[in-house]
Amino acid sequence: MTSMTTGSTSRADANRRRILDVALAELLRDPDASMDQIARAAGVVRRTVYGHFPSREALISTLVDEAVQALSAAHAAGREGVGDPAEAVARSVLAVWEIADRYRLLVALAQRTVTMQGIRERLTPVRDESIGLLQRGLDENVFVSPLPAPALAYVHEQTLFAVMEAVNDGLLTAQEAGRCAAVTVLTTAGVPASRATELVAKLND
Amino acid sequence: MTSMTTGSTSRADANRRRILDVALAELLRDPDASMDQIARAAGVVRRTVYGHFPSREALISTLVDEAVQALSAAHAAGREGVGDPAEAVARSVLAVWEIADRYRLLVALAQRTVTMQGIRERLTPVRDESIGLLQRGLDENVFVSPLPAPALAYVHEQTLFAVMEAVNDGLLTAQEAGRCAAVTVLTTAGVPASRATELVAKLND
DNA sequence: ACGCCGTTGCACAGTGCTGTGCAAGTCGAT
DNA sequence: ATCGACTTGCACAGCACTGTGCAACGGCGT
Repeated sequence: MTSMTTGSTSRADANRRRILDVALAELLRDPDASMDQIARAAGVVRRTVYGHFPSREALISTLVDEAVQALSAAHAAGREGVGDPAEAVARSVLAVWEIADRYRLLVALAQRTVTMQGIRERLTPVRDESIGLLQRGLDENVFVSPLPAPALAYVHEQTLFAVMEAVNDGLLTAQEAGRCAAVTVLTTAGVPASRATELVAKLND
Repeated sequence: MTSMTTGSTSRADANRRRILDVALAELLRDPDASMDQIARAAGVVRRTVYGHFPSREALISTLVDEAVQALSAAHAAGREGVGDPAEAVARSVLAVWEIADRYRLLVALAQRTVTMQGIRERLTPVRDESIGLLQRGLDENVFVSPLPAPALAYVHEQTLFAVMEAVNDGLLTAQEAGRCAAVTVLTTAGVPASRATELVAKLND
């Protein structure tokens, strides 16, 4: 019975976990990373990875599932019972920022391989909620933009990606990046810069 | 002597041109497109492509050179002798929009393969001018952003990409897309939505 | 000490791509 | 009609990667 508690999981199961973590980092660097690259990065032989995941696609699929779930949770947590669309957007951005790497993986993988476009499908629920939020803001004139809500969602998505890249290049510290991203997203949606700054500052104390 | 005028060029040289054009479109769809895919799309056998370009990398390099040159020209043409940073940015965006496909190829290729990161180097001159322009706008308080100028440049870049995607998905007509992109970029830089709309409308009559 | 389970190392078939060589074809120009 | 160039079709070697099979090895619990 002891075999099922800590013993059996610590040896192999933790190994599986590490493979997943390393695979995330490696695929982030190069979405076409081979199984061998991933295995070596995890301090393991290629054959071992196939011991945990039947195929490359299965590994990635597991990773995608985890990422979608995390993103969905973060995105939803941001806007629970919040009336003001601007505040809801700001909260969502700050929440999503916490799991930036997972989010980034999805973006990196989704804009590739035709087989992997199932990612877009799995993301549509959360994307739809995002669009709805933006639409509400546009209707209430809290947001102003020549773009329709779905297009504005694309811009927001890419904006986050751009700010992440800026952090990567040392133009920004990870600390301030979240706030900056939130302010920039709001500004892009037509919220006056002063009000955006003020709102985000209030949320982040 | 007639052999050097229209005769010799029209047969093979125009073929080379077509290969380049098709390769642009094909690599846009899939940055990892094989030589065979490109060749077939150009109505030609793979071997023929190797008759014009010694290697895959040489083909892409040629394509990148053309794209960089076109982008650089468009970007420079936008802001010749313009004092107001906002107007200069608006003009640049509208100008770059005309060669959106080439620009897009660069972005698609640059965020891949380590070998191809030479693209970023080749783009630094134009990027630097862009950053300088944004910096000037921030200094004169025409632009407002929590982001430093280089990071803001990233956001602008990605914003264009997002709007292109929106056009791709039929959310926007190609007609209005240029104006929308310009307005959105200005808005992201902290220019009030009303002023941005007005300014772009003035430029686009 | 024994057995189990995960791990390792190796070997293998299959696939898809690159780059090259060569013989035969095609089309325009002279 | 013939020359020259571009093109085609095919064949080939090389490489990198995916999955799979199998024998041997390792530790950890019993």
